[in-house]
Amino acid sequence: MEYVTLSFSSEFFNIKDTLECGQIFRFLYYKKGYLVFTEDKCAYVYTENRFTYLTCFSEHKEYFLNFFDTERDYSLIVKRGLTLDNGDILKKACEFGKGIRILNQSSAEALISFVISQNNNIPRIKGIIEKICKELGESKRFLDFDYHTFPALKKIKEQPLEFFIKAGLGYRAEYVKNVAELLDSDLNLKNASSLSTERLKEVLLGIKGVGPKVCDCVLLFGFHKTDVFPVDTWMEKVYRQDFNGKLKNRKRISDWFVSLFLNDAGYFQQYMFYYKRYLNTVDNNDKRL
DNA sequence: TACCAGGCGCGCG
DNA sequence: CGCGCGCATGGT
Repeated sequence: MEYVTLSFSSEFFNIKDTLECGQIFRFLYYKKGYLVFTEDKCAYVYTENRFTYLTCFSEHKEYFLNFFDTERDYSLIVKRGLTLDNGDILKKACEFGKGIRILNQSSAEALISFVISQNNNIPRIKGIIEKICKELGESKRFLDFDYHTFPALKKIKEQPLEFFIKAGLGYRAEYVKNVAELLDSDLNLKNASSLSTERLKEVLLGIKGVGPKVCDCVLLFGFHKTDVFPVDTWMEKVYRQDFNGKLKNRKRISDWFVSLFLNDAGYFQQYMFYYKRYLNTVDNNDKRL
């Protein structure tokens, strides 16, 4: 198979920002940048000297052009964030995270990944997903690297509950098994992207293990619905500390942000989530000095 | 040891 | 409807 390498301006496509902002769990450092895994595919991406370079199998070129949302003009989104008058944090977050692109991930993979993410931390989420891929996925080679694909839904759903427990899923084990069963039967999400945000919400919230936050993440990362605003513990901090908010209920906090940012809500949420966590790691490093 | 992590289901009022 | 609680697991 042949490889192709594409290049983009890195101003609004920085691979570190795009991968480490929390929207995807399957990637690792490799040489000058990262290997990115999605479904059964892989790409090598690095950012250097104002450009981002993307290498993939030539037959996957269109797939990754869409995956990295390359056709969208992110300068307009960032500009809107910079001109909105909502205090400091949004502007700083836009400036800090303007290299982020919201990926067009597989909705099934996003759903399973974010069910795993609930009440969990990112390094552990990555570890669990990696383990599931290693044990159930197909072994493939990309450049000089051997990796495992995201498993077929059929393969996931036929595992006994014990498998998911051993993977470290704890009480989420039955949720994941149930979701795989749903996805591989009546609930076909592949033809669901045409549905409205509202309609998709009803479908997703009907699944056991999917609440408002997981639902919003799947809508944003798996369906590119941007009129949503996932609120987790970090965004709750942003709401209280940076917007001086008084609401307690996360669903209402989310609604409040959506009514404020409308169709940019999803993008701005990612910018602020990434920025807030960055500030936190800086603080923790200071404490250790 | 208690608390936290990209929360959610359930039972109660 | 809203609220409080328990929940598996591993790291600080």
